[in-house]
Amino acid sequence: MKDIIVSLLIKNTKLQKAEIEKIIEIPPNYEMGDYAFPCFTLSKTLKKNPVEIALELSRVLSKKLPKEISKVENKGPYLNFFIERKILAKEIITQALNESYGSEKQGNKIIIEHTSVNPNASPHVGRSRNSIIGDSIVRILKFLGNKVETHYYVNDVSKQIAMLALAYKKGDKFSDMLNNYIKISKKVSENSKLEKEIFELLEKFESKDKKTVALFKEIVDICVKGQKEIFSKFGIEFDYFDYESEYVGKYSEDILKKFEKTGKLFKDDEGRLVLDLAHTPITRKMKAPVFVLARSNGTGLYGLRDISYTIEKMNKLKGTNGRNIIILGEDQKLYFEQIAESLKLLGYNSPEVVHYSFVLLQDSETGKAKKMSTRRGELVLLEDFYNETIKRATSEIKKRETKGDPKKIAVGAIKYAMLRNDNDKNIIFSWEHSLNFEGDSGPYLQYSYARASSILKKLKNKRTSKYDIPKINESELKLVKLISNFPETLKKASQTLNPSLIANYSFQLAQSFNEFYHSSQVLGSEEETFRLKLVESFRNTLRNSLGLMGIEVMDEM
RNA sequence: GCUCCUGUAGCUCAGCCUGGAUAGAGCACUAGCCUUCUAAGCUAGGGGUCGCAGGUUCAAAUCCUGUCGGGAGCGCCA
Repeated sequence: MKDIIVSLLIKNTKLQKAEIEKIIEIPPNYEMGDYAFPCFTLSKTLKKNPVEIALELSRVLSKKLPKEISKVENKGPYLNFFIERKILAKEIITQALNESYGSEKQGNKIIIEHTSVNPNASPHVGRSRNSIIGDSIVRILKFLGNKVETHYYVNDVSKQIAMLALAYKKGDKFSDMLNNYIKISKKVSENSKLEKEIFELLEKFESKDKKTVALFKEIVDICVKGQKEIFSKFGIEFDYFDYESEYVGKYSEDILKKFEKTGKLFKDDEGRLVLDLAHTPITRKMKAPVFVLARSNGTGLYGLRDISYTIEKMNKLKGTNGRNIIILGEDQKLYFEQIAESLKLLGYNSPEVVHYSFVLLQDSETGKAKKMSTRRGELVLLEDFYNETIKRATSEIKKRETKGDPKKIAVGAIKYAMLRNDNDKNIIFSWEHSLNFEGDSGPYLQYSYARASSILKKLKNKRTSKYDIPKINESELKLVKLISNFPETLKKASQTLNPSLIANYSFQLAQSFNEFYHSSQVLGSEEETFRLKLVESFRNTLRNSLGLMGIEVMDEM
C-alpha cells in the first residue's frame, strides 16, 4: 500500500524513492488519513511555502488517483492519503488467514548461546531474563525458517563449584545448593584460609585429580539437572550442553602460540600471561587495558577457555551466512569486548551479542532498587515466582468459574513481564505488579485469544470460505492495519534481536481486538462473514506472535 | 577517576535508531457499561517543566555538548 503512494509521489515530485520512503509517516489519528507526506523537504528545494506545495500537490494528485487510494487531502503543510479500506482489508485478510502468517523460509544456520548460569543453584528471576530473552530469539529465528542450535555453556570449572564442593554433603539435593552456597560464601568471607583451600581444590580439578573431578561432576550434574527441569517448565530447551571443563587445555596451547605471533602476549610483573589491548577502544575503558589469559601458576583462566569455545562455535558456521548469537548480562559488556578484541587479533569475528540489564529488587525499607544477589541470598527464585504465579492463576480461574491452564497462564505472565521491557533497561521486580493479570500483561493477551476462539467455536458448522467486504468501520480498520504490521515487526525484531518489539506489538494487537470486540458484534450481524474472517486473521496473528515469546494460547480461560 | 546503559503522568513502561501535526499505553484514582459473541474486558475523565542547562534546526522527548540522579563495569571470579 505504501509503495503505491511512493510511486505516485515519484511521478509528481523530483524526489528519489528512498527519500520519499523516509519522509512518509503515519498521521497521529485516523481522521487525518492512513499515510501522510510532510512537504517541508520539498519546501526547501522548491523555495516555496510548504502549505502551498501541499495544496498544489493535492489538486494535481486528486485528478488521477489509483483505485487503492480513495482520497488525498492537504492539511497545512501535510499531504494526507486515505487508502481504499476494502482493498486493504481483503489483501491483509488473505495473507493472515494462512496459519503460518508471518513465517519465512530463510534457511540459515544459527548458533545461539543463552542462559549459561553458574551451575551453583536454582536460577533467580534476574538470571532468568537471559533464558527468556534467548529462548524468544530462538523462536523468532526458527519461525523465520532458520536452523537454530541452542547451546548452554556450563561453567563447571569455577570457584563457585569448588565452594559448593566444600559445603557438599553426600545426598544433598538441588534444593540444598542455594543454602550451601550462601553458607560457604559467608564462611569464606570471614576466613581467608578457606579461600586458599578452594583454590587448591580448583587446581586439583584442573589437573584432573580423579576424586575431585568425580566430586565436581556429581555436584554439577545435580545442578544442571535441576536447572533443566525448571527451564523445561517454561518450555525452554537446549540442544547442547557444552562443558567448560572440556576446554581446559583444549587448543589452549595453540591459541597461546597464535597470540604470541601477534606480539601482544606477554608475562606481566607477577607472572600472569596477559594480552595487550592498548591498541583497541578498551584502552579507554580499563585502568590497564589488558586481558589476563593465565594465572601466575600457569593455569588457564576462563577467558582463554571462552576464546577456544567461541572459535569452535565460529568455525561451525564457516562458509555459511549463518549467525552466531550470545545472550549476556550487562555486567559482561567489557568482558565480551575483551573476547571480541582478542578474537580480532587472531582474525576471527565474534558473535552478535545481546546484553540485558538486571532485574532489580525493591528494598522494602529504603525503597531503593537493588541487584539480586545469590551470594547474599537476596533474590527471588524463578521457581518460587512460578509457583506463586500459578497459585494466583488458580484462584483467578476459580473466582471467575472459567477454564484455563494455570501453568500456561503463569508462564505467560512471567515471560511477558520479562520481555516487555527494552533489553537495556532494568526491570524493577515487584510482586504486586507481577501478579496483576489485568491490562498490559500476559494473561490479557491470552484472554483476548480465548475471546476470539469463543466466537469461532460457536460457528463450527456454518463456516464458509466466502466473505463479503462491507463498509469498514474504525475499529475494523485499526485491527486490519495492526495485523498487517506483523511481518514488519517480526523482521525488525529478528534483525535487532529484540523480542520486546514482539511483546509491545502483541499488546497493541490484543488491545485493538478488544476494542473491535466491544464495538462490533460478530455473530448474527450483517457483516458476519467478513468479521469472522477478521477474527480468524487476528487469532492466527496473535497466536503466532505469542508463540515467538513462548507464550501458549488457550481456547478458553 | 574513567567507560557503557538509563532518566517520559503518583507507579510500571512505549515513542528516541530514521527530528515534524494536540507526547501514547497499562496500573492506581473518578464516573459509566454484563436480558448481544467470556467484565482477565470496554467507554469517558483527571493527571506531563519528556531529569536539568545550553546548542543545532523552519521544527527537538527524538540529534550534539555539558551537568545531576539510578544501574553495570574497570588484572589472576565466571
